[in-house]
Amino acid sequence: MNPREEAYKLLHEGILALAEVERSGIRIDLDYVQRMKLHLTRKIEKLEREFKSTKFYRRWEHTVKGKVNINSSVQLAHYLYGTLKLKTERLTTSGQYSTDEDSLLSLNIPELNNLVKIRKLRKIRDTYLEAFEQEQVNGYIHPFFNLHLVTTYRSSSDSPNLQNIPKRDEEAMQICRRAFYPRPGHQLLEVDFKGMEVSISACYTHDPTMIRYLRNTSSDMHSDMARQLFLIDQFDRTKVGHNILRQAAKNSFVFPQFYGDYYRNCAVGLCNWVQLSTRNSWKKEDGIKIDNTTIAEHLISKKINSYQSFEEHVKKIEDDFWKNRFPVYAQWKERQWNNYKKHGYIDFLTGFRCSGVMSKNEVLNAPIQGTAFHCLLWSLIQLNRKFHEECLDSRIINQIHDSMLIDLCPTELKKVISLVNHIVSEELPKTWDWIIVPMQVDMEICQVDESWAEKKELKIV
DNA sequence: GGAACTCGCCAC
DNA sequence: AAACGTGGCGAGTTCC
Repeated sequence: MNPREEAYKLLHEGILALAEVERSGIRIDLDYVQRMKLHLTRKIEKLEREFKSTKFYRRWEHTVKGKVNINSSVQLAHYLYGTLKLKTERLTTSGQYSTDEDSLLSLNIPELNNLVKIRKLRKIRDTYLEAFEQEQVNGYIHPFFNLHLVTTYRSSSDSPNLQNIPKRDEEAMQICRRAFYPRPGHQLLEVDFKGMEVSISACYTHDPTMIRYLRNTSSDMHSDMARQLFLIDQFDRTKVGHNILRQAAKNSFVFPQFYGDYYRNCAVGLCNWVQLSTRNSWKKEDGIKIDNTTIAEHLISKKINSYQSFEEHVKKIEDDFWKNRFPVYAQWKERQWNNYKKHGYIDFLTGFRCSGVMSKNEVLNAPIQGTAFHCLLWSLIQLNRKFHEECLDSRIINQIHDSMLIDLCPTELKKVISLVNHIVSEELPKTWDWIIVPMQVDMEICQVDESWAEKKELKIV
């Protein structure tokens, strides 16, 4: 089969499998959704009353002709930055002063805290709970999964979008995921590919250091970067403080670097993560606790005593990252970019071709992002087929780029785990010989009849 | 009254 | 020299 035929076949089989996922649907607790919506409405009204009783709000009212809409960022920007002549660092894409959460908080106006809170609650109520209620049929929602909309040949989801349900914000996560249940007597099982995009980037670039990190389970890229970024001599991932540094390195340096970000944004992100100022000078007692001291005191002892010197330090590490740690990856980036400039398209390992006007970062990210999803899609097709062949009661009910959600019949747990592991770790690399690093999954599970909010890590026995 | 836009914010 | 990739969607707003 030629590459394009193979790519087509994946989409064809993929959309048929996803149609079954759509038809299965996911069970929701409609009664809960309606009660929670009312509860949120009452909370929002209370916060609005409080806000409207402040001097800050009355001044706002007096400055405009018509009625104030406190939910309008345009009106708010006009008041804050026009009338009151305040300023923020952050600008919107069209160059206006921003009224996003960070900007509002940076103004240090206590009355605005209520506005931020109102926004969060409205988002939960109107974007999520409201959509679930609108879209449900007999207690099930049937989100669409599209394979024809994303330029990188990833998927998208709508009506409702089941690929952006809150996860990181604990309150939003609890409220939204509490709406989802397995079928009666079943469990929800979530299967995630481990570091999929990093693995796929190794397949494209063949960077030997990257490959070593992925094949050798005792090495850990994020720990190494944390050690280097924060100058820790004895790094120990099991210590709470050190693990925060690792999370910081992972989410504010390693991933952004691979997406095409640069040292300045990374330095700011790292400081936010460890609670150090990016404006004022550092004091010994600043920042998170680490090894019986603070991160500020530790860095000061290493002659990094301000944001400015930390930023220079991060710049050097960025240089080292691409020149010394991952030079082969860096060479691939240039080859890939030159190749696109020459031909006007990029080819994926999965047979897809992306053409059109693209920036450098788009050109470098598209094949990795798309191909990662194709590994998920191929696995989903196989798993769905197995569920049929073996007449299992479990079914796939959601898919989020590198993960699947399964409505699991409890007696089939062991069977499903072994099917998933076999497909992902053995059949997948056999099908695509360009997969040169191990493919693995992490799993999380909820107990019988528990909601999606209750999921816990599943330890393989 | 709908299309198209901006803004903000949720996911990977 | 420049500087974060892919989406969906609600609300507000403007334009036709």
